[in-house]
Amino acid sequence: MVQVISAYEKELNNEKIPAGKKKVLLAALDLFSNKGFHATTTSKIAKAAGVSEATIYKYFQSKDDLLKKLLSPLFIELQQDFIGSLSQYQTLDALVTFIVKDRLKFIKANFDFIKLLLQEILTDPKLLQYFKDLISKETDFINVFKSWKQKFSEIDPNLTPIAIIRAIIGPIGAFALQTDFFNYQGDTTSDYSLIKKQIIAGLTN
Amino acid sequence: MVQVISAYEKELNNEKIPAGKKKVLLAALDLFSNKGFHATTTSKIAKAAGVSEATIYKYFQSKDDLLKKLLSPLFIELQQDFIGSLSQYQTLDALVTFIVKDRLKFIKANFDFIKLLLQEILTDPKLLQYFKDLISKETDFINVFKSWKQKFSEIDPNLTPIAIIRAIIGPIGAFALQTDFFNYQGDTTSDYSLIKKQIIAGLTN
DNA sequence: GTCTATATCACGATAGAC
DNA sequence: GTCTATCGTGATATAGAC
Repeated sequence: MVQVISAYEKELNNEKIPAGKKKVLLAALDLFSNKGFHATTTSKIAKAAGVSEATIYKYFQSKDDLLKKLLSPLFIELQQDFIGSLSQYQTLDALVTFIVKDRLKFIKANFDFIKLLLQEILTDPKLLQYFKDLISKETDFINVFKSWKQKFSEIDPNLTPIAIIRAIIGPIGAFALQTDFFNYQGDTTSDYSLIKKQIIAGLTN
Repeated sequence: MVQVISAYEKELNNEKIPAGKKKVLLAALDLFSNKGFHATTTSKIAKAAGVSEATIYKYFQSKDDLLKKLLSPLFIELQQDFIGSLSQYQTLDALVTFIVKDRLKFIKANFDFIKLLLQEILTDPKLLQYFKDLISKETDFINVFKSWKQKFSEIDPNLTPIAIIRAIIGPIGAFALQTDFFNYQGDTTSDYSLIKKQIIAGLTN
């Protein structure tokens, strides 16, 4: 089954878009993310979607265009909600608890998108650059980190934004890899507290 | 430039293998890892290697065979040396210091191979299974972790092998991603001590 | 809004000369 | 040990009917 919990809900629930277009988007996401973009032929997409190849080209200018249209909602999703919701937490422990839970949920919900994005970013310099800009030019991040340092005295004031991002992404990413990709089923409670502990160790002095 | 520091030294320095075969292996590694396996045509490999397509098929049964022959040394390399060398460290700090330095060096030296492996593992269930077996059935790991728990009283005896691997891979992987993929140039000394601190926090009670 | 039928071309792979 | 020349297939993409 394809995961489309967050990044496509609105578009796919919009009744105005044709049934064929929806089916193509879902089939393409499944095949691109699990078999790879270049390994997936338009013929396979058509079969999986139960439509003809002509239908694909009715709604998408090319196979590349279909890929772009699939990825764009994820980029929007990556920025939204998350950063804004960080300001409400008054202790470092509560903040980290939220981040771990929220980002693991996000990764699980969008796992097919993330696999696809990962594959493409590894081989497409343009997409890599776009992604870099999204992270580094995003002054929101810098400001959020500054506010953290003021709010939570435990945080090492010498940490760079890069180091902060790394301290958070490392433990979360490794756990997500084990659970979502290698199908590891662990004891959520103790695993989460280990992840939290590791993140806080990377942030504090 | 292609990275071939460890995983291919012996084979490529062997003077008995034909010049054309060497050139094909190097060109294929570069193109497969940076453009993707399916996006790379045999024609492009031939051009990059400065040989004809027939030369490729003289030495490799198929394009898939070429990929397999490229990846196999990495699997051997992944197992060798590393585990055995872990027993000589008498403090947890010294052990973790070695692991961080050694694995980051390994990743940097084999980065093209790792990018290629990553792409293929994301889309090839057989390769994923092979990789899983390499890790889980590898009883060496379990034994090494057991010996750690006996040797270093700081280590949480309740940690599962999965949690131990995660505690180590997370911080190292995130740093490797930032440096080798996003070209981040940091202060090695303070970065390394942060990584170490985070790993030890994930291992100790 | 979706289909059948088809154009075009590049891909992986091979035969056989040198 | 390497090349030129070529084959068959299946890929993306389109025209036009319903």
